[in-house]
Amino acid sequence: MGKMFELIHEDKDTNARLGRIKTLHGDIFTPQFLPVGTYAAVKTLSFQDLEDIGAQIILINAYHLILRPGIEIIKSIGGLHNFTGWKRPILTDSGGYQIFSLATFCKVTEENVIFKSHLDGTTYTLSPEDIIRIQRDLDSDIILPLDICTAFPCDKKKAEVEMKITLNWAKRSKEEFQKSVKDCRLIFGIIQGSVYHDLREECIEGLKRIGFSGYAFGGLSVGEPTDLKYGVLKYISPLIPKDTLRYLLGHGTPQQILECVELGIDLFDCVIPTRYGRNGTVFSSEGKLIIRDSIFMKDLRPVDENCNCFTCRNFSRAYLRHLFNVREPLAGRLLSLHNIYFYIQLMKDIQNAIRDNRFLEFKHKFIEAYNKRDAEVNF
RNA sequence: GUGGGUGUAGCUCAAUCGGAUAGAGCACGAGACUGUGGCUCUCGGGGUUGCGGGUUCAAUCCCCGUCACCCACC
Repeated sequence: MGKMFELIHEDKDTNARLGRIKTLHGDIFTPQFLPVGTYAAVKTLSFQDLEDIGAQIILINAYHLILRPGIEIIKSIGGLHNFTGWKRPILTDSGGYQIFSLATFCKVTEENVIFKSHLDGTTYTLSPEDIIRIQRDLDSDIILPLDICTAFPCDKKKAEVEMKITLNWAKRSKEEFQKSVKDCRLIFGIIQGSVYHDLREECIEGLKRIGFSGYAFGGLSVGEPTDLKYGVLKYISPLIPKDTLRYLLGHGTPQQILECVELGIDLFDCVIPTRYGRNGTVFSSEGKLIIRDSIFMKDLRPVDENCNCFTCRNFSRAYLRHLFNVREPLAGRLLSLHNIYFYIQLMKDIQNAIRDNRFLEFKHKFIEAYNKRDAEVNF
């Protein structure tokens, strides 16, 4: 098996880089954004929509599929690609985050994690090895090991204990991966350690000794102040080998993505475009719009004059506002469609800018235009 | 025409024996949402208590008149 991540180009002014991931289900150009499809579905969108938009990979959540319909069913069908019809790569989240945030009961030992379903209270006992096999059975292209998502705030002692369990689980996950998962799949390590730089560094060193195709930054945006978050990111990003992937879990806004690409981060997933879409907030090149706001009542312009998505080509702000306010399901769909398109287009633009060594210029222009509306409103 | 009933926020309704700045839900307005409950939360603007008198220290509440609507009976 050849190398699955290829670094194509590094920006001359920043740490931003252009790369390509090769998988059984096609290539992924980075920096890239993963729409989130919790229940093997990106809410309100079809896979045809996602292909048309140009999404290259989606995230699907193991935790939710363990609960419903159950892994055995998907395994017997032949995995998620067979089950869903989505032909492109899939990254599965291990469920670590959900077990600790959604489960009504959760007990962690060195050996495994015991939790109760947030849906019906059923008790599950899963080891890190189980979680790897589950993702293999799901036919995942990129696998994440079980980890402990450390809450904020967290004292250093506890953060260290949780980081060390995560590290131990990573080692066992890699061993299970080598034993039972076919080639041509990737597994990432997950970095914990809260806001403590030395713990983060210790975690990374441990993960590097185990060896992964990529390193995911976990336990961020869990309530910590933004300066602490960027402090961690700036500190740890250079510690990740250049020939491996850097993945920021659960981020972010368009501005955050630009800031993080500049630090050398390659992959992002986030519920923001779809959740905001369903809740009536849309992104545009001139900033965020809350579509239900009364100023759009008679506004016949599209959400974004510069956008070529299906929604912007066919619908006005006035009509979208109406659909949202009367709770037509179509509203959530059209707004989600636009938001995902906006994010995917942003990633394409970022890739092109890096290729041409003009990432900084692109970033500054984008941010300036993006903040324009806020500046006008505040004035 | 007679008798009875009801009038409080845009809507549906609260408000103890007559007691302090007349409340709530929905609607409306403005925000929030970061490895997803199409969930939810936060904040805000809103009132001459139909109108006019009276009693009282004090009236959404009691009394009189009047208007509107509803019901029943001629």
